[in-house]
Amino acid sequence: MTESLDPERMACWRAYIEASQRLFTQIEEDLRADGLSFADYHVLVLLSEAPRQRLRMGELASRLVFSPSRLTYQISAMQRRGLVTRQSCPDDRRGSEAVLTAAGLLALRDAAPHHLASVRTHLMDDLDDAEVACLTRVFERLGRRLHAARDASSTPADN
Amino acid sequence: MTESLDPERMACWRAYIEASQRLFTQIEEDLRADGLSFADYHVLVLLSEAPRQRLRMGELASRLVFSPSRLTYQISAMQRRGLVTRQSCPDDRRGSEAVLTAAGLLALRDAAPHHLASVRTHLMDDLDDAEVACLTRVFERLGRRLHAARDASSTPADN
DNA sequence: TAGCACTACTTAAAATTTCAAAGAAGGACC
DNA sequence: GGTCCTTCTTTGAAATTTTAAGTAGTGCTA
Repeated sequence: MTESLDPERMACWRAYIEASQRLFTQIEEDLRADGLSFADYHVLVLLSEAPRQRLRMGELASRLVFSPSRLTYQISAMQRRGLVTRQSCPDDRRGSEAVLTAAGLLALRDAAPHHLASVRTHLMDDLDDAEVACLTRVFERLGRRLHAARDASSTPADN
Repeated sequence: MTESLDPERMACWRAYIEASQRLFTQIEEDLRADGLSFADYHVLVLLSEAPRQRLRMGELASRLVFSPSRLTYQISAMQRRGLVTRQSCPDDRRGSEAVLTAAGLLALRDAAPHHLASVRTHLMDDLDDAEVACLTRVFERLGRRLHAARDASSTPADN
């Protein structure tokens, strides 16, 4: 396999993939104790922070990095459990918005301390400030770039 | 939401989650051009590096961070496509091993350059050496710790 | 060497995710 | 106002993943 990645970067990539996989698995498992998946939790957080505690489906999908149909399913499931409600959008009748319910907010408030503790113990407590700064810089830059690239590719052409 | 995570670490966590999600999505999408999922590719890599190009199901599952039944499905699917073969283990008849086929090796050789280029362009080309070193250190440590924690929790008790 | 607890893996059914079409509005143009 | 193209979201079927049992085989203990 001709190495198109130098050994340092290859090791970096592998460590990142494996550790991230383990971390996500662990965080999900901890969250399950509060009856939520990570996706559930993430939806609740985003809605709780949004003005009027509601977001358009498209906006939510984009922030969660979910496909539209995955989000439809996700929100339907949360709706069945009473965590969110769906309302059709007043100004654009094609659209609909997910709205946080009181029960949803409650569920978030219940789970948040455990979840944040889980993030601390599994990841953050082991990082010093310099490492936190490095990760933040790297991943914010990466996220911005990938987000921009996706927008560009959905736009007609750049010839 | 009482912040059990200071703002810097919260921002770090969010950036990490979102960028990682976008990155995995992108890498998967690129790999699909060669007819492989990331899981397929990862299996092929691990088998190609193993002695006699074969690994026990359990070992493979542990390295991929897959549940046993997910791996059973994954290997069955790859077997249907001729990328791997399954052989029952000579020394422990409960076990079976996944074995790389010639076609599997070919598929890996075909896909590898594209995949590695994809990792470079989406991630590595944007990182300087210090950042690579930092990520490697952080994620190797994290991976080791989470792996050890999992082993410990599957072991009876520690009283 | 029978009994029992445990390990490795598979299977079956349910839940989730993807993929490929829808449907239902908006908006531009004539 | 009637086409045509695009966007926002949902649907339905297929593929994948999880969850809960099941099947064998191992190996300790008595």
